[in-house]
Amino acid sequence: MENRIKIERAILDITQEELAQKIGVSRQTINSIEANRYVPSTVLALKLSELFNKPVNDFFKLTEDD
Amino acid sequence: MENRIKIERAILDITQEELAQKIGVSRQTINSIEANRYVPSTVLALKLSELFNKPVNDFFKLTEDD
DNA sequence: TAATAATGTAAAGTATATTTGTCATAATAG
DNA sequence: CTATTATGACAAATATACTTTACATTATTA
Repeated sequence: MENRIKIERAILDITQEELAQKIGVSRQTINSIEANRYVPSTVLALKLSELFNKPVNDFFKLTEDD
Repeated sequence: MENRIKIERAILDITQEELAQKIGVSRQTINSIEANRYVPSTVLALKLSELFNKPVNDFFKLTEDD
């Protein structure tokens, strides 16, 4: 799975730390997701959706290996 | 988080077992998600999105407790 | 340049998703 | 009614998300 969180975060112009606080996770969680080290839960995806004001499918996409 | 998987599955007219096979998880996983026993991963949500031909936000919604 | 903020990452621990196996019950078909 | 299929649910084992702590590196700013 690939994601555009880094880009969406740049649009909001906030740090990983700030994004983490807004959705209630640790900074490392955001960092790890941006680095594709693991796949987030759907609750986390929906919270990002609210914050970014965009549907989940806009910033999370399946890849070959999924 | 609440979901409408049972309804989407009814629209496709397939069993939990069939849905599970189509997206590559066990039947118990589908059953547990429909029963809100746990929250699926975003990869699973995206696979359902493909199958249902609808955005994730259409069948997964945040609730108070999220 | 020096100080500070932001990011990348790793390890250890906890929480939770998912699998496999199993059983009970409800619904459906013969 | 009987056999079969579909669903609900639980327990144990495994995989993985997420937290906390910690440290190194890369910007950024004074």
